[in-house]
Amino acid sequence: MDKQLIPNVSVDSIIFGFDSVYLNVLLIGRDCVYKEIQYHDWKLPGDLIRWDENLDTASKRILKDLTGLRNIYMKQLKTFGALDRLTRRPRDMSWLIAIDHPEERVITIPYYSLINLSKDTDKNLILTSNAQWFNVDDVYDLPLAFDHHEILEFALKTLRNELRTKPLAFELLPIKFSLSQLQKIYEIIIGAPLDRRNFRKKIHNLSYIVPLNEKEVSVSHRPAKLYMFSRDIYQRLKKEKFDFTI
Amino acid sequence: MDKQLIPNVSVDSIIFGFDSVYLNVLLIGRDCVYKEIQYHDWKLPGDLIRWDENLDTASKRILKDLTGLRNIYMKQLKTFGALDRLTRRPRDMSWLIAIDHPEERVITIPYYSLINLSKDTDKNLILTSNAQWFNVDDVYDLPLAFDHHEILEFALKTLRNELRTKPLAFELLPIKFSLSQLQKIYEIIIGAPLDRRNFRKKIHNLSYIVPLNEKEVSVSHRPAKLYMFSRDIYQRLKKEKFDFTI
DNA sequence: TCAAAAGTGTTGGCGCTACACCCATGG
DNA sequence: CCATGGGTGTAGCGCCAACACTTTTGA
Repeated sequence: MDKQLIPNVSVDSIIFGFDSVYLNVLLIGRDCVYKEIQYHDWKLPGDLIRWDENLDTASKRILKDLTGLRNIYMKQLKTFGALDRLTRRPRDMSWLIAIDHPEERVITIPYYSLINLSKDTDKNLILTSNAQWFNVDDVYDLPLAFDHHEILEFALKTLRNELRTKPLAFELLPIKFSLSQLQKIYEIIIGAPLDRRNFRKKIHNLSYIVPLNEKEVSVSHRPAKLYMFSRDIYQRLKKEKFDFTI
Repeated sequence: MDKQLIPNVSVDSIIFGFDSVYLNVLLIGRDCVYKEIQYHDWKLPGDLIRWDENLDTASKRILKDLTGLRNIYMKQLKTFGALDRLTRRPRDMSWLIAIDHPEERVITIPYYSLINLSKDTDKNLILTSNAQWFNVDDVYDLPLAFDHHEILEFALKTLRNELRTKPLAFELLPIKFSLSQLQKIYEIIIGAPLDRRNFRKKIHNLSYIVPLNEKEVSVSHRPAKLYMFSRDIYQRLKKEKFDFTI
């Protein structure tokens, strides 16, 4: 095993990708053999961390190695360290031996990140050959390694929660966007339809979503007005609220 | 160093104690010497975890060793693993050497817990000699080891947040309590006064805070009606809401 | 009878929900 | 001129904040 790695601490990445229609998650295909039977299953991308890197640096490294992306929103989740998390399933254990992973206990710190699969800037997204996107609703039926179902479920719950309370949606939008695009993100991630008029009313009351003097072009219907998210205004407002609220 | 401990993973405990007037936190006194100067400072209680214990088991072990208490509300916070968290301050480093701690990198998983210092059942609380309670507002002025100020601040923020959204307050109350007692907890932890009439109205609308046919006795003012928290009703309601809300 | 805390209702504003029709554009 | 999505307003309800006086007890 690589001596530069801390043998007991890993980072796992839950990389959510939004493709304008579905919410997806990136998984790594894995072949393993146990008692002479061959299995194919999936795991979250992850790695042991190095002695000389921070936790979030490790998480960014994994994301970059896997997708070529940098500067992506990323958030630490709770740490998973159950005693038997690597050994519950015998084939996981034999896989670890096969890849020369130390057979010691490993606790893992998951991070989730959020990327837009249809943004122009992400068209040059490069995936390693064994990586694949899955609609999050389909993952329940897949065999996943270790406690990765549990981790993924926690990540999804957290993502849905944070979407309601933090300006996460804008991570998934181009700089200029229409209110319909914004609404669609909320509907897909939360998983429920929203009333258009009420949604727009609410948005219009938010000073940090600023209307532009621009419209969509060459769409075969009435072109939508474009908006942008002002992180400055948002931060200022948040600070004021935080200071003045009980 | 004890071979039963994982050298790179520790648990720290933020133990909040409520004494009916203040919110306090338990810290451990520490003597260290650096360049022949002697320092006294404070740290959060914590320890490396053992190979054969879960993270939350470790956290419970620390709490029990320190206070004799079990079955206390406890919640995992985010993991702190900055590269230089042990070495920022030279005297921390020399202290580690002095206590024969491995000088390797350690990431720590903090847990906070919440106990009531005036409950009868906790009167037999036993503290180790170097442990001491501090009003949380006073800790800013204390010298703390490592990144413990940062961890404590994060814990406090989380506690205040969770108090608003989870039935945490009841961890601090006897089974039967008055609405004034309940209100006081909110006021002290959140750190702001609340309107009595509005507070009571809100509580009366919560079906899981059930009025009893009992009053306070031998108080030299009008005795208050007593209430209890029904965790059953709360859980049922929470499940329904979660299922039915968008 | 006093001190100390318990207990109690109303009003105005604000935000949420539900709901249906016209508008601008490209093909 | 048609198909497609963009854009708009109102009414009812519930929640929240602000606010002051009476009641019950022990000393």
